[in-house]
Amino acid sequence: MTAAAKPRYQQLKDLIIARISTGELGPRDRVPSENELVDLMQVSRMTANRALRELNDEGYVERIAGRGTFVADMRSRSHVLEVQNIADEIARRGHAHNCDVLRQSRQHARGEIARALDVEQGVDVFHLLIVHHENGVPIQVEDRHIIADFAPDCLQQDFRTVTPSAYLTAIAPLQEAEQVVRAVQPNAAVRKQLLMQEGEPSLVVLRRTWSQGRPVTFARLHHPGSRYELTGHYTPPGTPRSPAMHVVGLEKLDDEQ
Amino acid sequence: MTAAAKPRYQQLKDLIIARISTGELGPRDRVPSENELVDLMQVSRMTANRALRELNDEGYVERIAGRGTFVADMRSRSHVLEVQNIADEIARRGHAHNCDVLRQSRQHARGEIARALDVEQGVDVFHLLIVHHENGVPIQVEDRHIIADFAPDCLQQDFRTVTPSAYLTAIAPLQEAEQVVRAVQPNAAVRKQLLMQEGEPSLVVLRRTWSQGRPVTFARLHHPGSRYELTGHYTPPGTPRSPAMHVVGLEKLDDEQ
DNA sequence: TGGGCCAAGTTGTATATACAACTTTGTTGG
DNA sequence: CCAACAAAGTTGTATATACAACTTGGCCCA
Repeated sequence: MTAAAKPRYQQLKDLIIARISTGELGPRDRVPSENELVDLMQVSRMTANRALRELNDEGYVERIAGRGTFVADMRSRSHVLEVQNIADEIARRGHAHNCDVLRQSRQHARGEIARALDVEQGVDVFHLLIVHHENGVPIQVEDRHIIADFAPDCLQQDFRTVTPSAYLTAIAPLQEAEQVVRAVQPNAAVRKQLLMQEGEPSLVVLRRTWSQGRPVTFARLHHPGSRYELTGHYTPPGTPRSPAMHVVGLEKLDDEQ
Repeated sequence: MTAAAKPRYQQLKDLIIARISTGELGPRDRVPSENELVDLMQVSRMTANRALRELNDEGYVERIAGRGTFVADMRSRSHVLEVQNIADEIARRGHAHNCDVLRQSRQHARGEIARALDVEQGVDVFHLLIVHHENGVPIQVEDRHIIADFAPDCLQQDFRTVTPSAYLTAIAPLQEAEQVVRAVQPNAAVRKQLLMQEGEPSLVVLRRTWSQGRPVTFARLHHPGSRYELTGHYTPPGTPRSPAMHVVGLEKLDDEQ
């Protein structure tokens, strides 16, 4: 048995997760208290406490001081998508990444850029316009504005070797981020840069990033709908193991009946 | 000072997070060991251990037994999008949700449906086709297949009152999920159901959900690109507080120059 | 009858202690 | 000279104990 090697708090967690997964314990049902686990499972209270506390942190249960521990309501547990740095994503596929820097200039923030970055009109920002390629095929147009104060050496950077995303996380650790994903009709400029067909939709990611409590950068990432997709894989925290799982390949998205 | 009320392990965490946020501690730098924190901060080793362990769980630091604790490399920290149940999402906006059930039937899995659900051709599945409305406006076409064994009473359900997503999480707790988001040209049937204009793109979410180690359901969720977007908000774990933050409104996505 | 108080149970935190497993460094012995 | 061992430092786990804060229920007394 390999289970003997597992620490006791993990054994307790696995036991309770199993009782939740099989339905033996349903939402809002009471989970054994720390002292009950001490008696039932022959562990110290601190060990039982760690097991229940981590299950709470991971969203499996809810703990209320004075009342007890209860199975959490999973109905609102949301599904998650991860949006990676484009260069890392391409590298992870084993493909070659390169890019063209179309613009790298200092500007004054106006209109929606100023609003998105929460600064007054006219504040200095850097403007980057970069086309990213995967194996030579254009796959992303990155249209990014950066508060100038945060990145004084922005104009000296060579963004063909270090992506703006990597550059920014290096100089200003990410604290908070906000994203929006949309499907849109690209305009002529974007369509031309991405070599898109007439009528082909574009997948757009808008992203604002905060550092030290203030917005630092606002990016618009355009992708060709026929050559790019966002993928996400969700496993409950605490058991980030994922069995071998082949990605579903959908030749036909839509059913015609 | 409200800080005095904070537990000591949290004070330790805040201290170290602050040193990371300000750049005083950079990636791969060494963080004080548990025993050093015991001496410096006048806490017990268990308290220092809890602080560092939680920082490790939350991705701030990496701990190596025998070596020490080091600031984590945040470069690969991915941005996250959350995809919610459509009914909850509409309710959260304070709008009214209702839906039409166009199809609720038993079928035999074929082709890509059988592959997506990892079952053999001909296995019994339920097929649901539902149009969701927000304040009377169609916003999602849900095309879902469910392994029949997992939901024997599927045909008796009234999905106008309980969405399939809520129904499924009630009978089979979610263990794992896989998602893909694409921008596509909708076919005629979807475009008609969603009252979309000619040429308007569609945002499609494909989702497979596992329960008890096996795929349970495969859903294709079509949305009108002009009326729907996915939003995500990321804050580091452990500090899920988010300041008041207005959503960026983008009238014009694209710059023409 | 009703209000208040107290006891029991629960979670939350903090400490002291102990041992195991691992890594690095240095030393010692062949 | 080098291999093996020893020592020190680190994280990982487990226990026993203690006190604080909170909730619930019952009991007592006015």
